[in-house]
Amino acid sequence: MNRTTQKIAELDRVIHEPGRLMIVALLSAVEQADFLYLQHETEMNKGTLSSHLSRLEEVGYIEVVKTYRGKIPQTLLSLTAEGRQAFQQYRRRMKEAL
Amino acid sequence: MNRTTQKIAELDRVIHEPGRLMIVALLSAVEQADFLYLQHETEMNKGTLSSHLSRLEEVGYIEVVKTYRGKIPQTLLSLTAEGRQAFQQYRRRMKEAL
DNA sequence: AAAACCAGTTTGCACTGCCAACCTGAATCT
DNA sequence: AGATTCAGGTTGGCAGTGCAAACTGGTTTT
Repeated sequence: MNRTTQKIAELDRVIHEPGRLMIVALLSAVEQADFLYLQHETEMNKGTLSSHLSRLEEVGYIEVVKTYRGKIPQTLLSLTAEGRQAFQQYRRRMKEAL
Repeated sequence: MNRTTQKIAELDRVIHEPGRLMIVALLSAVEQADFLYLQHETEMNKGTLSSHLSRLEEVGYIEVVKTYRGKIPQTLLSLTAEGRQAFQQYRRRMKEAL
């Protein structure tokens, strides 16, 4: 297994998935974002977005805070330190591979 | 949808799949390779490798030639012009996205 | 008060990927 | 001749993803 192949094999599959890669890339740039903003930016439907967010939370890459903007519910998402680190490692490996 | 997100959404899913990304990256560097070489380099099992190769052939990204090395069968794989172009586009987009 | 609305979640279904096991066709070993 | 080996393909079971539709809990509209 050569260097490139090795790097590809080591890519974090949770982040590699395009839907989640978009989410993580967006969150890496903004400190915090809400569900609707992510939905608008990624153009994913609610269901798909919701399940990707659950997965990212499950592995500890994002923090999910359910709150209210006035009286309507708002879900705030942010990368955890672990998520930020995982994304940076992903970027590094992918760049090295390509 | 911002630039990064847009680029990620446009990534070619056939190539994005890590197993196939390894195959395409390997083939992009060697003109031609055989099945066993790819299996050794990628550490995939025969079944998985075989099905990824079928998929790549199906979309026209690789050419598959079944021949013989002495008396034992040998399957030779090579990127088509289209496959090479698709890989370059994939690399470009991924680099721009990250 | 009933109907429509909004933010999200859950569910059901189709499709894809992964792995192990089995299958094929030809060669080699005993 | 029968059993083993080898290259590679096919199959079956299981997990992950995408989408649409139904659902939940609360709010606004009529």
